[in-house]
Amino acid sequence: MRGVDKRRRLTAAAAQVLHRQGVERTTIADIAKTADVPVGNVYYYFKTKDELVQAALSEHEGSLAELTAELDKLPDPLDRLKALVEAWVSQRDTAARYGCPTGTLAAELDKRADGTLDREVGRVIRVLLDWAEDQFRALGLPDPGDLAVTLVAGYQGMSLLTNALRDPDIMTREGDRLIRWLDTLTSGT
Amino acid sequence: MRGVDKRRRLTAAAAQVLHRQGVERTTIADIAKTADVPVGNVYYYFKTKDELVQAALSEHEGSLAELTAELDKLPDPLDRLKALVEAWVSQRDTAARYGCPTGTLAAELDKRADGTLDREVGRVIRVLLDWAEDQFRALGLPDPGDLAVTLVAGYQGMSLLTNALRDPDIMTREGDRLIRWLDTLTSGT
DNA sequence: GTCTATATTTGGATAGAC
DNA sequence: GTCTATCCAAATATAGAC
Repeated sequence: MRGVDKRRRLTAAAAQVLHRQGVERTTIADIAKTADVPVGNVYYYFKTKDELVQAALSEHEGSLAELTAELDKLPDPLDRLKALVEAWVSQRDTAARYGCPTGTLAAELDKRADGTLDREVGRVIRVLLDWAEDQFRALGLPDPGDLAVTLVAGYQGMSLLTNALRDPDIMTREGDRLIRWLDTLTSGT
Repeated sequence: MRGVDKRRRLTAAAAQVLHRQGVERTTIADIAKTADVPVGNVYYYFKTKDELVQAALSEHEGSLAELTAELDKLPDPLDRLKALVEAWVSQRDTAARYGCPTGTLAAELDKRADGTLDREVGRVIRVLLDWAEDQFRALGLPDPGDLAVTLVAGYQGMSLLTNALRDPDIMTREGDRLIRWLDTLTSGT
């Protein structure tokens, strides 16, 4: 089953290279080279470039599922949310260089006239929003959906500024602010 | 002076089309067509595509300068900041379709290995941050720089989610939240 | 399943007539 | 200053040998 192995390598390479270079500036050859697969052979596994983008998106969705599964082991929903923020902040150097993998992909795909892939990326973002909403609801807070949007928007905003200004410290400071915000929400005053 | 006119039309067209389609998916022909200028003639005014991107960026910077100049007419810095948020929210339909002009441009340009244009876009974002910082400082608040980052990150975050989910209502709700946040900052408790 | 060679298209950029 | 025709490079995708 060497084929399965190559498919996985191509998927992993696509996720990494597309994040770093963006969709439009990445060539099939770039991905093939990173995966150490000859260019022509790529088409045996993925018929078009868009299928590689789709595979990369699924890879990011998988990482997100892994992360939330890990967080779900924590008993307290508030701790889960705080740990999520900490996980984001721990990625600050990558964010400073390349931004949030899903966020930058969404921004790029949303520019397309063809609305197939950008509906997909919207769905992945919704998975994160839904998970966060569940935590806020478990805490008994009002408007858990709005709170989830505020949290994720906070993350996307700090990622973009961190990236645009190439300054990981923004991520640290804004992460601290989000943690404090989560505390005030639940301090019941 | 027909030349000046064409240059301006090309600049305006570049700003609009690059915002809608993104840099990489926009061809010189797209911009030329929108500006109603023959393709070959474009190169008389702009030697490369990157010069057109630079021109579009300057156009956005000009719009920002116009907006802040207008806001500066308001006597109270808090009113200025609130009016800024309201100006953002009023653009919610455009944001839902194409995102924030400067933010999406920054995300795209930051993917480049060549760091010329992405330093430029960072500078434009800094202009906005500096203006906001001035307002927070005028209000006598501590850490005005951090507050400016939080405000602009809030804008970029809500723009990205609004765009990715194609939902202008997110912009309305998050805008309201930013206004309430500005109020709590200054309510002096 | 793998890989090389190549067909095809697109788009940035230029030459040169007017 | 204006515009057409075209060059050329890059990149997606395919053909077909192994």
